[in-house]
Amino acid sequence: MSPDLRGLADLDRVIHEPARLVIATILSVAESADFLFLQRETGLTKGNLSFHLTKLEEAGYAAIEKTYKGKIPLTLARLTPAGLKAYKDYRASVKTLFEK
Amino acid sequence: MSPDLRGLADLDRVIHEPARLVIATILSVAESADFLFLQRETGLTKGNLSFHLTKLEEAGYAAIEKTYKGKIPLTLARLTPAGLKAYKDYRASVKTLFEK
DNA sequence: CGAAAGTGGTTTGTATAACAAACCTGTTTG
DNA sequence: CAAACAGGTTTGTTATACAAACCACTTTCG
Repeated sequence: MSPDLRGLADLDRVIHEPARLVIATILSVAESADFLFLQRETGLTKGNLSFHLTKLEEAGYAAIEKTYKGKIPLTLARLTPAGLKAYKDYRASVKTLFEK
Repeated sequence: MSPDLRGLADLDRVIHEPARLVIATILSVAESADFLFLQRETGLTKGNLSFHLTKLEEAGYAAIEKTYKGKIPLTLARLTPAGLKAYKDYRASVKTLFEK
């Protein structure tokens, strides 16, 4: 029937998690986004957003830059090339699965 | 920017799990499939396949019919109307998310 | 000036989850 | 009779998300 649905089930769990999927989707479009913007867009609590950004960073998928806007902390997140690739691969996998 | 990514992150976790997503995809096409066929297609162990089918059944998304082919047990699974709807809704949600 | 609220987190506790592996019953086949 | 197959259930481990509490610093408001 199908080449291998087995392989397709093998989705990247880092991206697969809905919270991170939304974050990755935003970052794939937005280039760079600050912490509060992400929090408002995703509806996540600070703790969870922080947690998921750390996960993305640990996976090498996101770069977190902590700067200051004047004296207020400003945290910027963006996808790394690896992160963008992982995101695109994920989308391609899902697309393939849905073509069945 | 977007209407509400918050809502989109709200994917149906029952369907979202990759193992069940693959099962649901197969069932959405195949009408009905027996246990061993599903096991071979998904690459899951018996225990896990059983577990996920039970989850789908508990959610009201799958109907499990235990019959006999002669004297050999034959377990058939198919999606319920609610299951097909949930699957289609899931696909629509993902599609919407990916259109950003 | 003092309190509140905003920024950007870390830590902790809890509940859920998947998954592998072991175990089980019954049946057919060699 | 032994082995293998069909179709599971149960158990134990590990990872996970998520909420909520806590913390430090800064700006703003009354």
